Amino acid sequence: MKDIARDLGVSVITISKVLRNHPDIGDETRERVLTRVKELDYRPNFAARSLVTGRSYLVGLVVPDLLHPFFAEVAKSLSDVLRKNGYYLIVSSSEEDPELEEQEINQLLARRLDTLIVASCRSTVELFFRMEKQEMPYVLLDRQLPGLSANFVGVDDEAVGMLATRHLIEIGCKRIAHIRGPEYSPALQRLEGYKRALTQAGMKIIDDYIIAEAKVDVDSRRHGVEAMGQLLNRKPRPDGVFCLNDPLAVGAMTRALDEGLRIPEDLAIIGCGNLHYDDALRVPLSSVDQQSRRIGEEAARITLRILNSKTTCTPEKVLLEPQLIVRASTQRRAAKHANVRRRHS
Amino acid sequence: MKDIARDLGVSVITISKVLRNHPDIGDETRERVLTRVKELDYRPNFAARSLVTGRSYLVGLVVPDLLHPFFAEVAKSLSDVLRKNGYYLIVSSSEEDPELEEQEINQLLARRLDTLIVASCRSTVELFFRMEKQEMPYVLLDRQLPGLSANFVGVDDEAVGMLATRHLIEIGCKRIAHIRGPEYSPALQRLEGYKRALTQAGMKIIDDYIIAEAKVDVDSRRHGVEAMGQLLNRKPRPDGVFCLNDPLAVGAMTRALDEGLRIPEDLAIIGCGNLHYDDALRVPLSSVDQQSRRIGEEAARITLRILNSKTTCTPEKVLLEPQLIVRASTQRRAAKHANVRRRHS
DNA sequence: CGAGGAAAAGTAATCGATAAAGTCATCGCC
DNA sequence: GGCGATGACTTTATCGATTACTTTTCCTCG
Repeated sequence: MKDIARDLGVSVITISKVLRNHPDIGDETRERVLTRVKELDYRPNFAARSLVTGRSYLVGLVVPDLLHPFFAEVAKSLSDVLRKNGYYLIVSSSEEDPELEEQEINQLLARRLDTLIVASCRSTVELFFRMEKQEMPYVLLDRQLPGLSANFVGVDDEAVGMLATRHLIEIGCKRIAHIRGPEYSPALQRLEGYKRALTQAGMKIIDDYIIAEAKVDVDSRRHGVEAMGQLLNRKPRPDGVFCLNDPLAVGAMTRALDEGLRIPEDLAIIGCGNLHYDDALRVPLSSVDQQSRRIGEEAARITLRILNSKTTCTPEKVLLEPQLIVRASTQRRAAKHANVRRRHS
Repeated sequence: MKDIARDLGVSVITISKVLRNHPDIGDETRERVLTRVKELDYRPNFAARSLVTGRSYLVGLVVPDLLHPFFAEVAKSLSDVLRKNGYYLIVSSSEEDPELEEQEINQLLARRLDTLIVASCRSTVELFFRMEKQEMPYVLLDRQLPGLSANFVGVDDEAVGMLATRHLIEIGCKRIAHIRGPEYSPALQRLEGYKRALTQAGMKIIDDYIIAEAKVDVDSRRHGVEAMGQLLNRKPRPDGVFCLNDPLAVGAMTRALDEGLRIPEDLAIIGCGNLHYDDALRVPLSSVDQQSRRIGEEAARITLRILNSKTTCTPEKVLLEPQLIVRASTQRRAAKHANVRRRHS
């Protein structure tokens, strides 16, 4: 920058202004500067700029597992939108381990990112209070935390549970099981939806039909296999299963098929996530779509809103509507529910 | 930092030294500093540090598509290793568009990343020459560029082609087709391997059986469907297909099944990538494993080597050995080839 | 007893930009 | 013709650390 200034006989600040499109500069000078910048293939130093402006143009993303298609999809749409606005994404996975998640967040905080976007697997809010004290803006993804009024983007999880369970009821399932996850909001609310749908239909909630898995985002297929193993021992055997997410459902399906059951005739299975390979599976998997892409886009929108407003804005909660996607794994007879759609992913 | 120094009656430089474990500082002072740092939950400003040291502790990753399980897996293992060494990953996807890729790389260059890791979809080397001129170290992933002696990590693609094609020959296929990709190294070399295997077995190479797809990493399933559509019109119809990658293979499989063909009886299909869902598909998919995780790990290793050595090091090329994974989509009779393994992903 | 040397802390300069305020023409307008 | 407004740049100070030297202290040893 100094060099350019010297070459052109102007001050560095002039260059700086040209590069930031500051109106102060005359057209002729501007041209000359830009030409020289091109010639030298010069780019301003972000670290220096960041030091003085206090902004890094970096957004952090912490998710349990980048390999999980749901998070990969969120990451992708998030990154697309942010990039168009000059922001980049730093990613980090917590492996669904609260300890590791805390470490990662601490590391990222040290880098003075402009915002942090987190799909947290923690159940305590202490960490987030600290972030608020530091005035580090953040957005929660997919999982809410009790007692925290923060920015949040996710799907209406109770509706997910209801949609899936009602669908199973409508196709004639009498003994509906649920493979649930740990103590975080999506798992709890989907469970709630499951129970509510059963109750509304006048069916009993049977604890034996609810299997809890501790980890559902890493190694999910294996957990699904395991959970289904337990369900198959129940007497009488369930004839429909709503799984917290699709990878679990895939595992469950594998196990059931291996045991010689027919899907959906003997056992209907539905998951959640509507992953891109759902329709290419051994039995194409019915699922509740949770709008992964929209989640990423909305999170990006909120992030940009925060970053563009000078003042701290009031937290925003975005709840997206889930959508039932029926495929072979629950196709016993025509489903009657209104909110149904077929889809090739 | 100033505050801490004032509070403790020492100079800022002392604090700085403590935080970097400089040996200059006495134990007692060190303790006092560390205590105060904990109390205030203080973290040094990366931008400032980066400005003076010239290092950002950031590594850039540019891939065609984060949603593609191969790249997601590479990104994950890469990020895991780097993170343990204090580096973070900035990700960006090029959508398999050379223009966009160039823009992205330019953006990332401006940020003075410590290294750039690129799975390039470009066919020209000009961009990389520029990077060399700027002394920006970089590592190529998966795709090599002609005339560029750069760091590279990938699988032996000719071996991939040979392995897959030989396998099809061994299970008795007589008319073996190939769905190939655009003009970049993995596609070309796999094609080469395919041809070589055919020739070695005394079989003719039939151009009609080679279908080229322009894009193979975004929207691959759709392209697979399309390509298989063309193959099914060939007379006589092929009885075995080697697809450049697994998503293409999934698309191809879908199309073939939709046309009422039996897999593998009427048509055997093999892909490449050994994606995590391969064994849960309508017909579990045979594939050539390209060691995604190892690719990420090796790339990370090279990156760290570059970053830890003061001098510029000589470029390193890592070629990993592919491995044949046989599943139902090619299971006509026992395969006889040595390098075979069954695997649950 | 004083030179020499290690240990512990401090000084000054610098990294590459930006923000805010200051300078100096030029110009229009009553 | 003088005054304020506007346009086009420049000056000065600062962001928060680090590096390369100094300085001070104190201890050892010939």
